[in-house]
Amino acid sequence: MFSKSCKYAIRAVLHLAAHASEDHKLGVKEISDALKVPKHFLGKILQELSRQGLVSSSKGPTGGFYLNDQNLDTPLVRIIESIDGPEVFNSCILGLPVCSSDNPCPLHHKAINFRDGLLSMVKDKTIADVVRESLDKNLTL
Amino acid sequence: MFSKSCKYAIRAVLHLAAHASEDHKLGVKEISDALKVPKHFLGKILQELSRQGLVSSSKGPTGGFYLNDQNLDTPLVRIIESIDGPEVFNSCILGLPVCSSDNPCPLHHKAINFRDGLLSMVKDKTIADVVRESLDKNLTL
DNA sequence: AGATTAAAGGATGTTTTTATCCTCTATTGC
DNA sequence: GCAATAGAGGATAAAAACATCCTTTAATCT
Repeated sequence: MFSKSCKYAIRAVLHLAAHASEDHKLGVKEISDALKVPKHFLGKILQELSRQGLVSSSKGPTGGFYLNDQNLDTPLVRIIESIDGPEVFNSCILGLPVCSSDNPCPLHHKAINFRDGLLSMVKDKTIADVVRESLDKNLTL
Repeated sequence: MFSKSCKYAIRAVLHLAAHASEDHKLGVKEISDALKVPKHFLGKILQELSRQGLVSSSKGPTGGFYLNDQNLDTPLVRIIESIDGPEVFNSCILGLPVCSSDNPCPLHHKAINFRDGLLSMVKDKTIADVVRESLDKNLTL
C-alpha cells in the first residue's frame, strides 16, 4: 500500500507529535533510534516534510524537528500524499489506466471500498487526533 | 497494494479464463498484446504460475496457456499470494514488525477492517466466479 | 526423422526505491 | 568571533523491482 518512505514518514510524524515540542526538539538520530529506521534515510524524508511545511525544524545546537500547532492540526493524508503522491488513493488496484465506477475493473468495487474507508479516516483525522486516540489506548508511539 | 507482477498475473489469469480453453490455448504474445504489458516479463510470470500449478500450459505448435477446470476453481487469492507472498494481506500498514489486535499500530483497526473486506472477496471468489460476474456486467477482460 | 513452434529456464540489463556519505549552512553558547 | 551542533542538500551506492534476450526442451506437423 504505502512505500517504505511513507511508512517512515507517518511513524516519524506521530512520534514527533507525541514526544517533541517547540522547546524540546528531536534530532534525526533520536527519532531513527526510537523507530529503528535508517538514520540518513529518515533525514531525507524529514527534510522533504519540512520543505512542504508539514513538520517544523531548526538548525544548530538545541535544534531538531518538532510539530507546531498548525502541523499538529494537519490531516494525516497530507503526510501520505506528500511522500507517495495523490495517486495512492485513486489508482486502479490492477494498474489499469482507465478504471472508474463507469468502467470498473473486476476488483474495482471491493477495492474502492477498502481504499476509501482508509482514505476518509486519514482525511478526517489530524495528526493530533490520531496521537490522542493512540495515547488513550496506551499505545507507544 | 499489489506489485506490478501481481497485477499482470491477475489480469492474465482473468483473460485466460475468459478467452482460452484446453483446445484454444493462448501464446504469451497474444496475452501480452491484449493486456498491453511487456511480453517477456509476462512470460516469466506465467512460467511461475505454471510451476505452481495455477495455470496450465503446453509447448510446441498449438501450445500456449489456458486454465483447466481445477485452475478455474481456484480462489483468486492464490494467484495473489503466489506472486506477492502471503504477507500482502497481513503485514502492518505502517510496516511495524509486531502489529496485531493485541498490539495495534495507530492505523491498525481501520486498515484491518477494510483490508479484510478485500481479502474475503478474493478468498471466497474463484477465478471462474470473478469472470462470470465481470461478463454479466459486460466488462472486457 | 526433421523442421517448426512455443513454453521453460538461465543470464543479463535497466529503472526505481531504499540507504549512506560528505560538504555546506544556520544557530547556539562561550 | 570562534567552536560546536544539527539540519539542508548534493552525490553516490546497494538492493529490489521491472524488463529483455538467448538457449534449451517439449510438442506438433509434414
